Amino acid sequence: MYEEAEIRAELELLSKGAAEIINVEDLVEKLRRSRREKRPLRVKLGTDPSCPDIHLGHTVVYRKLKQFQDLGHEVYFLIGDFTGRIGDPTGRSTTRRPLSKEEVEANAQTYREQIFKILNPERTKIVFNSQWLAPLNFESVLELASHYTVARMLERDDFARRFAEEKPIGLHEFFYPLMQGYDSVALKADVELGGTDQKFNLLVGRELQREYGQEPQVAIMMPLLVGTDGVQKMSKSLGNYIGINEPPGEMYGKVMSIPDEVMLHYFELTTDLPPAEVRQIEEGLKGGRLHPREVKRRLARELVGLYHGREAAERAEEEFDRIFKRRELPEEVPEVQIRPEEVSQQGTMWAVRLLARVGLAPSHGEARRLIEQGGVKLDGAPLLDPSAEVRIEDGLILQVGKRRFVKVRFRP
RNA sequence: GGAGGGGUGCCCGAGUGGUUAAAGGGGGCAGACUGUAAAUCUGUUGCGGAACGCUUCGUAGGUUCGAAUCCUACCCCCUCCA
Repeated sequence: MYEEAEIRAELELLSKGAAEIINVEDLVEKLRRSRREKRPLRVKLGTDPSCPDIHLGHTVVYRKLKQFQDLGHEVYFLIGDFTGRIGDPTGRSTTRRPLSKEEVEANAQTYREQIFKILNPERTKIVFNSQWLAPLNFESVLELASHYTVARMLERDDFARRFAEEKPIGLHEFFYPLMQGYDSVALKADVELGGTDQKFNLLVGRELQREYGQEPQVAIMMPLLVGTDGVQKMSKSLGNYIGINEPPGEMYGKVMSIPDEVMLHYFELTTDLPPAEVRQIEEGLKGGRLHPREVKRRLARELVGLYHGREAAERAEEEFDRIFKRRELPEEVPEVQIRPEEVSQQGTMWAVRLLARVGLAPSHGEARRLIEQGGVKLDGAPLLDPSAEVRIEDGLILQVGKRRFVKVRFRP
């Protein structure tokens, strides 16, 4: 009975934040058995080998993996090098250039460096699916394909839609779910994690394991995190992501830029805050007891703290306040050296050229525009005349917008 | 194998001989306001020291006073029938 209570607690932890678990009874059974036989569960997560920049969206699933590890289970972090070698399943993303062995290895290294900010290295095995997919011969492939039907493939949402719209579906695309499912067979996975968009693929894994005489894995789907735009899912290609390797200040600022409405999702999916506390914040916001800005500051602090440490988080906050609340200079301003021969005999430089020269504008046209729109300040004073000649002095501060600064270095 | 549709600025997308550096939207940037790099509103968004000029509408030629728009060839993408 005591054991059952513990399992209940484990289940509660593992279900936290999950969008769906298929199915809960299987998970309970596996947890129970793992305990009795003192055998850790094999928890699988598959990932794309081409884009190793980890952002907060990825961490939603990684944090869940970490919870499994904390309960003593083993994580199989699968890098889909074989899948990636062939191409992209759902992609308009044009034909992808196959990655070389070296590139895959380099990306894997990058993954290692990043995921171990979250995962426990001792309970993580990094595996590559080319290991078992590459040696399959045509016969085995046909065998694999025979375990699934076209009708069932067409159940997949995007296949169904494309079929209905008479959009092309490459035959090989049918193999992606099969390959991913076969990964589960090869790994004898007990549990597979993924975003809600992975539901179909995770279920194919269950099916194939059954066909190959294994106990089907439990599929745990985590919600997709929306990006900083507050609308679309976080992804690198949409440019709405917050990378976990980004400098503290950048990370803090990006978090502050998410729309207020999605703050709670971030708390729930990307931090360690217990659900009760998240609820408390939610009610505080509703009742007007908590100011949205303060809540978001806390979120930014939490996240920067998670990846850079408490101290860095506090510094990032101070810096943010300095620049955006008090409109002061940042602690460190990038410096650009100007050579004496670049200035006129009067020791001046055309403002437009100066901006382009120090990298605050990509072209003279852009520089001119920024000045005309009142976006440029020299030592804190607005510069409105695009034809102005600026006296170049060592230590001169140029500012564009609220957050871009350059200090001029000049020794005549 | 046959028939047809299409390639336009960062992205989507309108434009079928001149007032088109190219509508509209998205995104980006800047300003105002503020409660934050939220929200909202406004402006701006090829390059050049710039009331002028240059480059851009898949590529290369051609017609024309004038081409994103017409012609020729080529490249690429897509759909349907088989």
